[in-house]
Amino acid sequence: MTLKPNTSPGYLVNHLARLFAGALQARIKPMGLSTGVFPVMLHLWQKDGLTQRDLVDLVGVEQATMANTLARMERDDLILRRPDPEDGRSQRIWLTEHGSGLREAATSAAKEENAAVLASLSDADRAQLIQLLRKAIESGERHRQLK
Amino acid sequence: MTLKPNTSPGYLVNHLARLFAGALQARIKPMGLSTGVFPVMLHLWQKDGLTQRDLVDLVGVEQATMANTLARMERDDLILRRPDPEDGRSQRIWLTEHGSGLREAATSAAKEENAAVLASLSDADRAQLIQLLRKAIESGERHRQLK
DNA sequence: TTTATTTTCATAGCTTGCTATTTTTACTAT
DNA sequence: ATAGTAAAAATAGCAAGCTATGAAAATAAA
Repeated sequence: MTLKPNTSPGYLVNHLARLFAGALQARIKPMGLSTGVFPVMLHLWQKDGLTQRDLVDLVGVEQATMANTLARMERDDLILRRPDPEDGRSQRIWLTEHGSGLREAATSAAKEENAAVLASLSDADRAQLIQLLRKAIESGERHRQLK
Repeated sequence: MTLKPNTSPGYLVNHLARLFAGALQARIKPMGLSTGVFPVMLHLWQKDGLTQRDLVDLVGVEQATMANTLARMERDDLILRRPDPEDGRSQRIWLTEHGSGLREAATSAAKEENAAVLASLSDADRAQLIQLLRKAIESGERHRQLK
């Protein structure tokens, strides 16, 4: 059997991810946020003063990716990095006033946009999709670990 | 209600897409292929001599993305671009011997890897996931169109 | 205590995606 | 025939991901 792009889960997931990213970007760019930054902000809005290491574990990207993302965030006045008094290697990440203030607008925009992308799915389908994505991630993560 | 990363479909899809990409990359890199190149090769293995425009429509990335991807593919001896005799603006994309020869190994590696990522899902779940991803893409595509 | 290892972060260099702009050619209308 | 528009591709510049490598600080072992 031939490998058809539109039946390959990898291909489909990539396509959908770009749709979500595009939709989110359109909504949050006007407020100075972007897709890579967004998940970091979500965690910092819940609790800041975390180390870069903490954020790497929470967000699930590579350490180098996070370092670059944080550098851009600092440049754009979303966060500031202050040395950890306990550990000379670490820096603690704090939201700026400005970054902190974006919470309401940004999260509701994201919720709206997420909903809009999946608008023509039934509630049941949407719930099922989320469930299956979680299972798939768990499966893929397991596979990744023991490679 | 707060927006939790691990219940947000956008977040989950992005995470899963990175898992698929990482797994695929690991398998096809030794043969000189990469994730961005792969979908283009899939279409060219079916039929080459297409224009860049054709590939943009088939693969679903932006024209500029495709132009860059094709430039890398030419550099890496996967394809060559020859002027269209009919239309002075277009170039036709042809597989090289080398690119053409990778078909078997690459497609079976991709199929295996796709399967491995979703290994711990039941057959039913896997089928359902693909079905829902298709629906979601259709929904997202519709939303994108009329923005 | 000194040496070796581990941990944290930064940096270099690449790919893959995007938007916006430019260049060239073809098509359409006047 | 000439001007204006549309279409194909290239290029510039950025974001966000990756691997690999390096530097500094902390911890463990000798």
